[in-house]
Amino acid sequence: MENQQIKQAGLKVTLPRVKILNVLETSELRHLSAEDVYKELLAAGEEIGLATIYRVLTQFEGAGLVCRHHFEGGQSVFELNRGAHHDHLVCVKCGKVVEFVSEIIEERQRAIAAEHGFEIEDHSLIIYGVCKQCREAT
Amino acid sequence: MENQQIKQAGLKVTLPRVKILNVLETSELRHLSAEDVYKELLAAGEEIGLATIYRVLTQFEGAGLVCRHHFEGGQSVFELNRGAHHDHLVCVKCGKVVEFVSEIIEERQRAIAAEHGFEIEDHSLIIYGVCKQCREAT
DNA sequence: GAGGAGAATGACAATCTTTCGCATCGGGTC
DNA sequence: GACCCGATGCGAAAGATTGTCATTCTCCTC
Repeated sequence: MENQQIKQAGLKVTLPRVKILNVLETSELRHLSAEDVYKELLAAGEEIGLATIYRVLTQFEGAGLVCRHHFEGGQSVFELNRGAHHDHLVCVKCGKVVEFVSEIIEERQRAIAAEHGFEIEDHSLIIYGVCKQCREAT
Repeated sequence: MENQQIKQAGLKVTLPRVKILNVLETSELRHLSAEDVYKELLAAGEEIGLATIYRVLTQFEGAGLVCRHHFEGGQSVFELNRGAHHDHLVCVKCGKVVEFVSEIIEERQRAIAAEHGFEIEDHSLIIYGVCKQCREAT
């Protein structure tokens, strides 16, 4: 139930928050921009303001419910935080996103940060390329 | 000489292009936003339009003279392409940027892309953290 | 279950970054 | 030195995001 997650995150349970979390949980796309969430809700006949989406997503991010990524293209995209950190492969033709994890890379990152005296807060690894389908479609 | 580089990149040698390239080469910061370049030129008493900076930087990027990065904070930053690819460590407190290269990570990325059928076009690895000075300043 | 304090929302305006349109200007060529 | 076409500068425009503020909703209290 969405209500529990929102409450546990220390946020008041309100209708917009529940709706937004619901979209994130049920949408086919795992990576949605604020605009995407807005459109899905409008399409579902819900009344909501775009500003609210931005505010709620930012709160969700602060509460650790979602992760924000800066893919190319100017918009931020949000994804439900399912616990497991991962990085992204993005197809520059069709926008498809593939998630992956590499413990080797994670480990090297920690070592590099340590070498330079940094305490890691976060990191972002995005590989841009062309997926198989798009290459074959040429 | 800047003129040579611009010419070799297949671009007409114009005053604004030379000035912008000069800023990129001589600024203490290696990573500048369009706005940063604009301010440096204004401070130097040069007349230039912000739109031109954006246009020229985009052309430079296309010509391979500069690289564009999307650090957090909404703005793109540009850096002179000195030939060697590298990734970035960014301090979230003071904005300091450290460059690094890890052949192990590069190799893993290629392997991961191949596993998923992607042909890499580009990639972006940014580690956000707090640098030593900022931690000690607390 | 009703009432009330304070936070959350929605509509709209404002901001910020980046791009566009168009008249003018400049660079390279003859 | 004149000419052509691309390059520039300006202001306006676009797109994403945030701020303002009156109204509405949640949750707590009784």
